[in-house]
Amino acid sequence: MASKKSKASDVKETLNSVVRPLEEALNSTQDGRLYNEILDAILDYRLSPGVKLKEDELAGIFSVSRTVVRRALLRLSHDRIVDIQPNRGATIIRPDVQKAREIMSARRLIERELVREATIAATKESLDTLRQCVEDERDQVRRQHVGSGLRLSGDFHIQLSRLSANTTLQSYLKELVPQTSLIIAMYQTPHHTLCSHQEHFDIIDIIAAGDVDAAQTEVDNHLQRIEDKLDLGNERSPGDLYAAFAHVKAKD
Amino acid sequence: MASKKSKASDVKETLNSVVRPLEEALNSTQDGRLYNEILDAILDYRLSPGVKLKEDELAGIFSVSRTVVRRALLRLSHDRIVDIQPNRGATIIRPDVQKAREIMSARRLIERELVREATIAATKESLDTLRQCVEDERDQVRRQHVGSGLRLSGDFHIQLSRLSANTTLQSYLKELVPQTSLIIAMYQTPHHTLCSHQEHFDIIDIIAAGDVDAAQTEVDNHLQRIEDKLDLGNERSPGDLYAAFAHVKAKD
DNA sequence: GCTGCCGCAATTGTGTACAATGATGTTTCA
DNA sequence: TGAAACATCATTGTACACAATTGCGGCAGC
Repeated sequence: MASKKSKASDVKETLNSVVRPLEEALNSTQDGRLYNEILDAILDYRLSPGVKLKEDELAGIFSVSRTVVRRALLRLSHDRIVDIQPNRGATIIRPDVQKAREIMSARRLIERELVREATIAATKESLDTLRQCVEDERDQVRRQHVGSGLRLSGDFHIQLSRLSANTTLQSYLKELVPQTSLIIAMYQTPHHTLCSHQEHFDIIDIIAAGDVDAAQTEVDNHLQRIEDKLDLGNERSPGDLYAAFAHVKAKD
Repeated sequence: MASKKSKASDVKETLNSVVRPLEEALNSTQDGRLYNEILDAILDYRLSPGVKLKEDELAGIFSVSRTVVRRALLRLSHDRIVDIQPNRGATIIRPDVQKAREIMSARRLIERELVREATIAATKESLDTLRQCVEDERDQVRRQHVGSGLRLSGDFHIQLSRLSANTTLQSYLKELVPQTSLIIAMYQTPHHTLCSHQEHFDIIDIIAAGDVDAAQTEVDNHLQRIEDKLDLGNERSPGDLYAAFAHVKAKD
């Protein structure tokens, strides 16, 4: 690489070679920021199911053009996180009970396989990194950043999946995690000690022991416990208009 | 529904009326056409792995603006069917051997679950529709529309998945099917009797019998046989963009 | 009082111009 | 001759303007 270039060029090259791979495969264009920003907001419960995402508003808030907003929303819609209806805009999805079960079930299916491959591929170093991740998450919560804690909790599952080399299933999980956040937002119960950190540590230990079946079972149970804590029992009766549209503010 | 139409048209209408509502809940805007057109081209082997998809060229071929092309490409990139690199454009992915195995493996995982749910939910009517689909596919091939035959072959797996109500896994399969087409395009061997129609009929029969385990095994083996017929060692060279869309009237 | 129709406002869809970036070919100097 | 710096071109990224569509409120008719 040429070393006689101006400082500016040098910095630029450094940025390109360092930032790019990190910022990475997705899209390091401007809409990536907005995409992640919205995703984070969902993982942190700052954005709730059913919220309408108007293009102009987002463009104003983030000081970008509608073009950029549009791309971000399109990506989110493909992740099944927002629902875009032609000429009617984008809203954050409100998974019904059936859909919620379906998503949790898909998560178990996919995470089971990912944890299988992860257990086989795990090394001491990668597991230590993972432990660090859970510790960070626990500390965040103790500092009462509850929202961030949950986001990091989702991060654990993503990081865990990274132990495997299966980017296909990883990408599916990356869609399912925010969807899970929305489900939790909709159906959480008063006692919502959601992703237990202890359980995460347990999972890591079992993976470290190399027992594939036990690891799969543990993750499966872990996800099942999360689902069980939700209030998915009382489905709304099909004919009940008021229950079905409870989210609509009733007129005075 | 009009009853004077030919049998072939009837089947097509059935397909449309069943497929469309789900398919285009997504986006019935103009880019949907382009998206499907490119997808079809891939399923029909008119577009090969590695082809560069330039925005201006596509805009010219389909007589739309770059805006529309852009949206279609963005959607395709999210499906992991094209790879968009900032400022360097979109190319159709060329899955390496590892990735190919990964995709086929993911397909087995997901189709196993889908066929489980499908077997439970199947009715005589839905299975008859499915049989019709395979017959249609077989007829297409006999009329030497080899390409279309393969596309319909992919359709079978999609239609089969629709017997289940699991739209989440369905959407993943809808990404995996075109990816499989690209894999086949890259690694097919001279004797490429790919998706055997007889095997499809067999699968339907087993589902009709209601034997969940047998159905799962059958589908798994079916997919494994497809993978086994591939030569995951030799790669092919990219094809030509204009040849792929020769049927589209180019504007002067 | 309820229903359907019509016009206006709000919002999204599309096309196009221009800026920014990366690729390519050419020139110059050792 | 070779390689590096530069200029040029091709291609994509972004912004904005305008068209198309939808939803809403008021009004007339039953």
